[in-house]
This record gives sequence, C-alpha cells and structure tokens, in this order.
Amino acid sequence: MENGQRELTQKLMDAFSRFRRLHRGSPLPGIKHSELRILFRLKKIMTTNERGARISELSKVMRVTSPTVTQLVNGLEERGLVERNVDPNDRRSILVTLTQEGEAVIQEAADAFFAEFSSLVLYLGEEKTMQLIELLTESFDFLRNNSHAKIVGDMGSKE
Amino acid sequence: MENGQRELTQKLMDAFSRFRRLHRGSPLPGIKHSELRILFRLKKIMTTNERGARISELSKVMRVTSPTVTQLVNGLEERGLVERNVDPNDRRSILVTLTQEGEAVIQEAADAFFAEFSSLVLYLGEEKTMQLIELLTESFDFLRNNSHAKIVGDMGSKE
DNA sequence: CTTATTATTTAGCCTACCTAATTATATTGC
DNA sequence: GCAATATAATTAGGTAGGCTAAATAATAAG
Repeated sequence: MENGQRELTQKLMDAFSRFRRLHRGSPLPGIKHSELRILFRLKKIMTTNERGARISELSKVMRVTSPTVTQLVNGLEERGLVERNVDPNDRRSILVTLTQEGEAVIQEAADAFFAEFSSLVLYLGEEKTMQLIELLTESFDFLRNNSHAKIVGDMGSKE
Repeated sequence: MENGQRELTQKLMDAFSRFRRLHRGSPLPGIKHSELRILFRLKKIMTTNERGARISELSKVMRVTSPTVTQLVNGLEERGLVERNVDPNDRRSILVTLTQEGEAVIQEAADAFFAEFSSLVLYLGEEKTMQLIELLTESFDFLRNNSHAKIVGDMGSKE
C-alpha cells in the first residue's frame, strides 16, 4: 500500500474510533444513552401499537440481544419509566409500555439531545455541516454495500 | 430556531446514528482493536523517531487518557509485542518501542485491518477523506468539551 | 403427553474507555 | 541547595454498552 494512503487510512480509523465515544456522555443526568434509545423506540412502537413492545421486538429493531434489552428495561422499570406486563395472548412474552414519567423524560431528553447537536450545527456552520452529513452518508452507503464483514461486521466473533 | 437549521440538525443526528452502528468489530484473533491501534501508531511514530514513543505522546495523539495507554501497553508488553524502556533524558518518561514480534503482528494484521477503511479511502479519494477526518475531529472536540456557549470559530491547529 | 421451540431472564464476562490517587522524577523560586 | 510545585506514568477501581451460555417458563407439534 502506498504510504500517504496508509496514513490517511490510519487517521480515518482514529477519527471513527474517537467518534464512537461521543455517545457515552449522558444527555440527561441520571439517564444513559442506551436507555434513551429504548425509550425513543418504545415511544415510536407505541404510536402504532398501544399494547407496548415485546423484548424480542425491541431487541430485533435495535439490533442488540435480548439479554441486553432485559437489562436496560430493568433499569428503566426500577425508576418507573416503563412498565412490564405479561402478554395475555402469549404468556411467555412481556409487553413493555411507557409510563407517564417515561413520556416526560423523553420530552426532556429530546430537547437536551437536540440542543447538543444543534449547537454543533451552529459551531460547524451550514456548509461544513452539509459536507459532514454528505460524507458520513457516502461512507455509510459504501461500507454497507461492501460489507466484507471485517472491520464493519462480525470478525469480533468469539471463538 | 430557524427551520433549515432544525432540519440540518435532524439530518446530522440521523447520519451520526446510522453511521455509528457500522463502526464495530474486532481485529485478528488474539489481538484487540485498541491494541492494534497502539501498534500502528507506534510504528508510525518510530519511522521518524527510533527511540520510541512516550505514553503521553500516544495518549495525546490517540486522544485517550494515559492510564488507558498504560493498560494497553501492559497487555502488549506481556505478549512481547512492545518493549518499555526508561527515557535516559527524563526518567519519568518511558519509551515504548515495537519488538520484532510486534512488527510481525502488524504485518500480519495490516492488510486485513486496513482493507475496509482503505477501500473507503480509495472510494472517497484523498480530498474527501481529509475533509471527513477533519470534520469528525472537529465535531468530536466540540461535543467532548460540550461548551454550548462557546461558538468561537478557531478552526486552526489540529495535531 | 412428551418433546421441541420460543420468550425472557440470570449469571457472568468483555472491550474500551474513564477518574482519582499514588509514585517517581524534574523544575522552579527563594 | 532545597522545599514546593509540576509532570509522567501507574495503580485501583468504576462505567457504559454490549456479549454468550444456561436456566426458566410457556406454547406448539407429534
């Protein structure tokens, strides 16, 4: 591989790696990003299905395993942001629903979340923001279509 | 907030969220992604400075804390991929160097590891890649410092 | 009615980071 | 020259956000 290209590749990798860490700060004190993702998903699902979402449904749509969803729901349930109810039609399943408190947190968090990104948009300016969006999208599409499944896909498969 | 701005923000959030999911994965069996990043960095630094890299130098350039670097170097040292030596000019510092085994691992891993990203670099081209790196870095630094108030435009001085 | 399948949970582990405090050395101010 | 301060690295312990394998419970299939 040519030298300049190797260096560019390395810098890009580093940039991606740092970037991944951005999602770790909590947008709202007392609530984790992963928990917020559950709440947002739940809200979305409940707009078309009032009965709530099954663990497996959340797991599938969020692309995480069900034990992961279970844990997150545990935390949210303890704080009264969601509720668990056995599905009467299939008692193996549980239906997770948002409580009023959960709704309130979503409202609050959405604003904080949005504020963070919108301040970035202001900081970068319109032109750079559009560039960034375009480049991310382009990269996403390329990597998705070329999923050689090395860096991007599995390869983390435990042996 | 103005409307176009709001839409830009929304798009940026979407792009980030989609993009983040792509960046997962681990390197070759027996070596972690984070360790490989150290090795690559070390190799690069050693091309211009044979004496090796200080922990603080790696920490700075990789934008992780020095305890993190220490831990990673520990693991690599145990497996004989790097060596620690006290800097004779400043005995507080240690100089980390690649061993032959480390070089070998890099060789072995490099093609597989770089393949995905380097194909992206080729796809985007040099100019767009550099743009992307810069924008990601800028965004990272901004969001990390999380200073919503400061919208000062000092866009200089990277690295 | 036994067996297989499915949904969720429990237990325990992993990566990739972090902060606070400690240790060892260097640098500065008097 | 030496006490105070600053800096480099390490140690100790924690966190977020996952994961797998095995256990539990309920349903479906033969």
